[in-house]
Amino acid sequence: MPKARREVDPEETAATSPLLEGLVGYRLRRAMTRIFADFHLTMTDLQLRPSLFAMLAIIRDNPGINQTNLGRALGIQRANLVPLIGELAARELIERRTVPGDRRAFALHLSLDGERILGDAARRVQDHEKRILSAIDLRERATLLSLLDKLGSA
Amino acid sequence: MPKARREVDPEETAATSPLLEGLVGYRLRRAMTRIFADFHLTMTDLQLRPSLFAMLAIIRDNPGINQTNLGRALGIQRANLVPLIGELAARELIERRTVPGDRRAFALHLSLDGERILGDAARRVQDHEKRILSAIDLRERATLLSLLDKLGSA
DNA sequence: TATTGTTATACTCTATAACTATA
DNA sequence: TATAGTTATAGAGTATAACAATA
Repeated sequence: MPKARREVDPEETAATSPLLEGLVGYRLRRAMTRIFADFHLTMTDLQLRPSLFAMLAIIRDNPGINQTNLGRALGIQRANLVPLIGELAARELIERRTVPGDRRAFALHLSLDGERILGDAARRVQDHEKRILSAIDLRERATLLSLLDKLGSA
Repeated sequence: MPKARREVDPEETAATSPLLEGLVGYRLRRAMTRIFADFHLTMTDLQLRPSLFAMLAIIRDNPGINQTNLGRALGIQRANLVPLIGELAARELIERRTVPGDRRAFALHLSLDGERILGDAARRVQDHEKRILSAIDLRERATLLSLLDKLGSA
């Protein structure tokens, strides 16, 4: 039988602020911090940060996309995408193919390794989502997604 | 009368990925990006980033708190808090008072300027929240907050 | 021994301006 | 002129290790 312990310890209870706790933005940020921490643990083996994972997903589902449109899809600026693309290419998860009609652009494609890694990552992400959504049922999940899409859409 | 324009342009329609769009984490991150962009515009005048605003709020509502507990409340590590505290102190928005019983710690308090700035910021943040929540009614807002708190709480 | 604040360091993400080579 | 990719740079957030002063 575990020793009874105080539920509230004045030193352990984290300080709060009514002002902050009333803000959707603040509560959203805290939820995201928890989720990203779990995502990070989930992907440590594969060495895939959120942006790298998202890039692979967009490229797989839009084969031949160029860097400008990939950045546009993810809200990452062209300039900031360059080292990320370089990282994925150096790991041979993607290929930069030349475009016949336009010698400025690259057509991005997953390599076979990229397909495999993304498949593995997708399975892990499903587990991760199941974990973070374990306190929520399917109908609530749908409600949450719909509310999230409405946020900041004015 | 404005010239008719295409609703959908194959070059302008951002690429998507069914895999990504199905993930709560991804949709959450996108919502947060929109919200923080508006927050940033809201606070540009006051030169208050989200962390600085949150620090002022916690200090106001927990006068005398020390840096370790402030960091704990916000999920910011002691080491990373140091320059932020320094910034607020340099702007004379907070005071670091010595603690009678403990010569290692500082008791943090808002200055009069800090109180004023935080009051101004709080009003702006309420407007900001009204803006980002404009597509959502009060009952939905409550639902959203409750769902957010359940996320990652397994 | 443990804790508070601190320094130093490194990595990631983000924002901006400017360049090159093509179109 | 405009666009695709690139380079360079700076700001901001985050993580870790180690230190001095104090408890």
